Amino acid sequence: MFSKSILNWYNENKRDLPWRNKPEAYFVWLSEIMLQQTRVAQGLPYYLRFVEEFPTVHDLAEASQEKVLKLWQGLGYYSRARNLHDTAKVVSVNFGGIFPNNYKDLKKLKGVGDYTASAIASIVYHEPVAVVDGNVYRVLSRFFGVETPINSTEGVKQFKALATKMLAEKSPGLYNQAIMEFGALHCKPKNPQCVTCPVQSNCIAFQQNKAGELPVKLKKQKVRERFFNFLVFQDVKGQMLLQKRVEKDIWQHLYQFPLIESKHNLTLAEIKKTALLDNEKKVLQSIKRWNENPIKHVLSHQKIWAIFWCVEVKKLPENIQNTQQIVNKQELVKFAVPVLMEKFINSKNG
DNA sequence: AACACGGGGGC
DNA sequence: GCCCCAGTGTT
Repeated sequence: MFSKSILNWYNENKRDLPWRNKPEAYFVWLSEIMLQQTRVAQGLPYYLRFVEEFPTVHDLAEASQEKVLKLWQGLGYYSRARNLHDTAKVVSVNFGGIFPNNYKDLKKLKGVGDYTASAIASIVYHEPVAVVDGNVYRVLSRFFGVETPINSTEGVKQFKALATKMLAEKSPGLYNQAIMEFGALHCKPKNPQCVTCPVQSNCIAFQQNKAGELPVKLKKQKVRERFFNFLVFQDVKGQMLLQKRVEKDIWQHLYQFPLIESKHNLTLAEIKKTALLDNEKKVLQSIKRWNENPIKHVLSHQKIWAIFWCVEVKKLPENIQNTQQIVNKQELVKFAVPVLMEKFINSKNG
């Protein structure tokens, strides 16, 4: 039978991961949030740093948002970090540090959707609820030869029902982890290991040699192109201007150098004409384009072309906006910045 | 129902 | 260059 085979496979092949040792709600929750749309290999070092820094949900709740975002820097999908922090405060203050102990109440937490609520409820509290993540979609669509697109409304319903039917009710937490681990390590998107598969004899995709065509997924979204011109101000004392991204957009609440977004990347003449204020022109010493060709930075829905302009001035403006800060060059590392910015900063220092 | 939201890695 | 990753929230 399927569930039993998957559980046996898991026993022999599972990775040794820190949150699996002794399932506790705080650690399982933390790991599940971090692993949303994120590979274990990428999330693991972040998990270890968070646990080290915030051993309990109270420690996380009491930290500043700045610190949480700084530790999250580079992991992407930053709303996860903000929701994580909000939820930590709710659990710490309103619930006395105790997480809800069932699917229905877990799902009410910010950043906890169907998948994460199912994962915590089953792994920590042994509630028989099935997880459906990218791995489960792949394993089940292949095993049963289901061609319904996994990102259609019908597909979401169908696969949740199928996953629920296959759930090993006596050990839902172990089974959920087992089918995900099996999908991640064995029934992989590319080059699945069908030859050594424990359930190959009942797998439709294997029988019909179509594992490569499953799961079916609806189209791909279009990517928007954007053109960023960063102004890297620096005065004679090595002080720089930094501003927080507050608008509802990518990288919300992260820091950046003052940015001019335009329909195309600006030329030096255009920068001088439109980007610099009169009082900035008066104290301007030099302005140099740092990268000859725009840097391409690709996000899931956007392609960004970035140019960094190094602007040396005698002094920084004194009346700055409340989203801006004047910082020393050495202090830059304290701020959470997009990876695009981090790469620029590192190359300047190294 | 469709879209926005990051960054890294495999092939 | 394209696809995928222990998905969620908003419109």
